[in-house]
Amino acid sequence: MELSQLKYFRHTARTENITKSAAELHISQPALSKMIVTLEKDLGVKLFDREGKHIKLNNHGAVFLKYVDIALGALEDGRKELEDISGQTSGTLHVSFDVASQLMPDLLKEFRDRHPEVTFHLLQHDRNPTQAKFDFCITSSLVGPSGTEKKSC
Amino acid sequence: MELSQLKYFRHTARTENITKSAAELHISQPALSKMIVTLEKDLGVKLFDREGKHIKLNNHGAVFLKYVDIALGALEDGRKELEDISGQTSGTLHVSFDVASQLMPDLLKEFRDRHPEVTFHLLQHDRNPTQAKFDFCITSSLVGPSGTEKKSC
DNA sequence: TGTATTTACGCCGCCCGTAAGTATT
DNA sequence: AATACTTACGGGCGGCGTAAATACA
Repeated sequence: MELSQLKYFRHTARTENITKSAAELHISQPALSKMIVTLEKDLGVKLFDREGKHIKLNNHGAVFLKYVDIALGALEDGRKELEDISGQTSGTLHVSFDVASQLMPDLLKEFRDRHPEVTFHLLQHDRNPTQAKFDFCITSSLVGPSGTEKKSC
Repeated sequence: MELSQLKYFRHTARTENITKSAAELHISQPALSKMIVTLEKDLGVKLFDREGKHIKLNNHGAVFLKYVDIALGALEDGRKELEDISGQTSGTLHVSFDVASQLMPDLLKEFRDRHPEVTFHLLQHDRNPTQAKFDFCITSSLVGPSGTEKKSC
C-alpha cells in the first residue's frame, strides 16, 4: 500500500470515473485503473462495484475512504505545521521563462489548485537570465551558476 | 513522500538509533539512513539532529511524528475494519513446511509481533503436500495445483 | 459506433543491498 | 580500534505510458 495509491483512490472515489480522475491526476487512464486493482488486492477487498462501463464506490470503499481521508489529512496538516514553525516558505516564487509562455496560465492555475498560499512573481524574456534572481526558470538555453535539483510532488 | 518512509521514520524516531531500527525493520542500515535524508529533503526540514555518531529527534521531528502516528494509525484501523466487515480473515493460517524447521520459531515470533490476532496450524513433513490443505508452504520441492501469488506486507 | 474499463508489454526511475568512506569515543 | 552514520554504485522491481482488447450504450 503506497501513498500515491491512496491519493488516487480518494480522488477516484469522489468522481467515480476513472477517465476523469486520471486526467485530473495527470496519469494515464490504464495506470489509474491498474493502481486501483492493485490496492484492492492488497486490502483483499473490492472497493468499487463494476457496473457495465461505470464504477461505483461500494460499502467497503466508503468505509476505507473515511480512514484514507484521516490519514492523508493528517499528513497534509503535518506538512503545513512544519512549514509554519520552520518559517521557510517565502510565500512568493520568482519564475523566469522565455519559452512556453502560452502554457503558463494553465500551469499557474493548476499549481494554485494545489498550493493556494503561494504567490508568483513572473519574469518573461529576462535580459540576462544568468544573473537573474529566480527560484526556477523555463528556458531553451543552457543556464549558468547554480545546480539543478529534482523534486516531486 | 511514501508510506514506507513514514513507517521507517516512526520507528527510527522512537529508537533514535538507525542501526537498531534498520535491523528491526529488516532493511540495511545505509538504506534506512538514506530514506530519512530523502524524507527530510522532501519536507524541507531536518527531523533529526546529528550529534557525533548519534542522531536525536528534534523539534520538527517531534511535530511531524505526531501527524505520522495519526496517519499510520488511521490506515491500520481502516484495514482492520475492512477485515471485520468483510469477515474474510479465518483467524487461522495453515502452514506446511518440510525445510527450514529451525527457522520457524523466530519467523512465528516475528509474525506474531505484527499480527497478534492470527493463530497458526503447523504441518511438518506432510506426507503428500500436493493434496494438503494449506494457506502457504515452505518446501524444497515443486508443488502442484494452485498458482503462486506475491504479497507484500 | 463511441465511450469507459481492462489487459499486454516495455521502459525508466527508485528502493535497497554491498562496499567503502568519514567521524566520534 | 570499534562503533555509528553517510556516500558510492549497481541490480531488480514496480509504476506508468502506449497500444490493443473487451464490454456496454
